[in-house]
Amino acid sequence: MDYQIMDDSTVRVRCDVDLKSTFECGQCFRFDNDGIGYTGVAFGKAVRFVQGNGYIDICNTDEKDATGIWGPFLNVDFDYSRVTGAFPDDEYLKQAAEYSRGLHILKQDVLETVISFIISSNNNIKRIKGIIQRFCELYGKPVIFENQTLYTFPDAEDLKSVTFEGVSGLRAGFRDRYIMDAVDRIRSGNLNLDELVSLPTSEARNRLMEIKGVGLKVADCILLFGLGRYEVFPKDVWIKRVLSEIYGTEDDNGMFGDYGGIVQQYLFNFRRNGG
DNA sequence: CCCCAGGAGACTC
DNA sequence: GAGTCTCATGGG
Repeated sequence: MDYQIMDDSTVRVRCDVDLKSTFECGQCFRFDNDGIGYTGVAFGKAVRFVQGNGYIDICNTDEKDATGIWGPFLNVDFDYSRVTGAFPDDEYLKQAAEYSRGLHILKQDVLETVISFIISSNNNIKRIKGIIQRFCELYGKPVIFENQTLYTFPDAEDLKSVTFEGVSGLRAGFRDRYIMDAVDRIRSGNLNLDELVSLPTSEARNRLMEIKGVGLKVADCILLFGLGRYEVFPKDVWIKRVLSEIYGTEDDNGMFGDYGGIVQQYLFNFRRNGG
């Protein structure tokens, strides 16, 4: 992929990423539009992505992180044109894909997706963001970006200081004990997130579902957004509506193939925004 | 007052 | 194995 150094803290990458659809489609809860670009913290570093015509400017970074962290995070190398090409007669999917043009599946940190999607259960995106923000302020590390204090998502080391008293102050509701169960399993070694990378999808899913508060839907979101399993098709309330209203079925049953998860994001994004 | 939110667990049958 | 209830919080 084509990276170009613009100045001492900005690297430009040529790609078809659309930041708005990518960061406002409910896959990621830690990046917001600040009027200049989409700013947030991931992998312990603050960054701002600025939309260009056929490129993204990655700000507050260097060449090493741009190519090693942020390019992969934005999934700039993935060719999305082949995703919907296999379904030329699906008019609704064609509309959804057009509406979602430039929507990339982010390659997020696995621990962050585990905690975030536990919090997402029976919840709305606005409140999910607030709970995650408070979790990061409480247990993450401060990062200064343009005179603003942002916070990292807690890493494995930070999890050692997590207590139930702290978690129950996040206003997460009934999810507090689920968050705590995930933290306990991860820091005790009962669940090794690094190990999931090498497991087949069904086995990784089963391991994730041992966590209290992780059912099929949450596990599938972790698999898709954290572990890059693009064939996985998470079924939430919005997608169930699409399956029922458009396709006349309850179960996708793998009908969208190896990149079903990306199709799922197109459909979710389109339907949730009125399509 | 109601219903809903990127669901899951416990319980019943 | 399929229904039903409940769970805590905030927005519309």
